[in-house]
Amino acid sequence: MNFETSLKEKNLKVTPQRIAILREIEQNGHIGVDDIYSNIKKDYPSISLATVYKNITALYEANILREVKAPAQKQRYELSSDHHIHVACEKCGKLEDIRVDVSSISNECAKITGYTLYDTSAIFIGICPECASKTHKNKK
Amino acid sequence: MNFETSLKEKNLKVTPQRIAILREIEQNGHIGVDDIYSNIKKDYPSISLATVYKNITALYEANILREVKAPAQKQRYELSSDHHIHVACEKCGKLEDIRVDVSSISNECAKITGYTLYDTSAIFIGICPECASKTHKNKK
DNA sequence: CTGACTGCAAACGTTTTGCACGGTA
DNA sequence: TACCGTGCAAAACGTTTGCAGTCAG
Repeated sequence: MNFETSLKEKNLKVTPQRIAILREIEQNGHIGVDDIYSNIKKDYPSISLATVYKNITALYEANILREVKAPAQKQRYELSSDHHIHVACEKCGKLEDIRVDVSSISNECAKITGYTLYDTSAIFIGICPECASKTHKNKK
Repeated sequence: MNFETSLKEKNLKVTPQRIAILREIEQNGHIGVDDIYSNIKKDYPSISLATVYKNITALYEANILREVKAPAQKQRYELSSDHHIHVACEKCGKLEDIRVDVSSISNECAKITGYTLYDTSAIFIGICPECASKTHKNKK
């Protein structure tokens, strides 16, 4: 995928910082602002946190990024081109992508509510297999 | 539903502030902290914002409340006894409850990932009928 | 009576803003 | 060259914390 093209399409200038941010998000999937910042800082020591924030806002408004809000976790971001839903482990905080079709439910909701729905933020919360095997639940 | 009972079950003391918070959330459904605070302040001018925060945290940890995180909106809370998913209007920020069955997808995700899933945070994003009729969309 | 809860104020971390400089188109 | 984007520092914001006093059990 070509970031430069999508930036230009939205009349956003192509700067090394933006490319770095997008590449970071592309590689890590759902990632928080501070992680983006500290990861990029390795290659780009001069980048400022304010720039990361400003760009994330800009990219979000340009619909290049989307927010991922999981309960009990701070905000993360992912490429909006990458459609999927999530499962979150409540124990370890891990977040995983799953590609399942939610259009049937989406259509049902649209029918019920009259809304025009074009996006989905779905997160299933539970315990991942690793945490489940570690936690030997004795209580009923 | 009796709030006192559920509080006592979790070894939380029954205080007028907690009852007020719970009643507020019960009435308004998904509501943000400041709205809870300012609404309660009408009847309880002495309540402090810190108390609201502390109680929301306590109630959340006691599983009496759940978080609702919609993209581009601040955190809200609702009673966790009240299971449903949401549709959000991106134009006016309205959030509505819908009661549809997501267990098929949940089960599918559980099968794929191996997770034990016990909760769902699903929000469909779109445009509500009112905003749609205001915005005369010419584009297909 | 005792520990839990409240309210206040101060502290904290995160996000936003203003401004001068620098880089893209 | 014109303007958008960057980086810095300060400000704003939401949330958390410490503490002394109060109240529920």
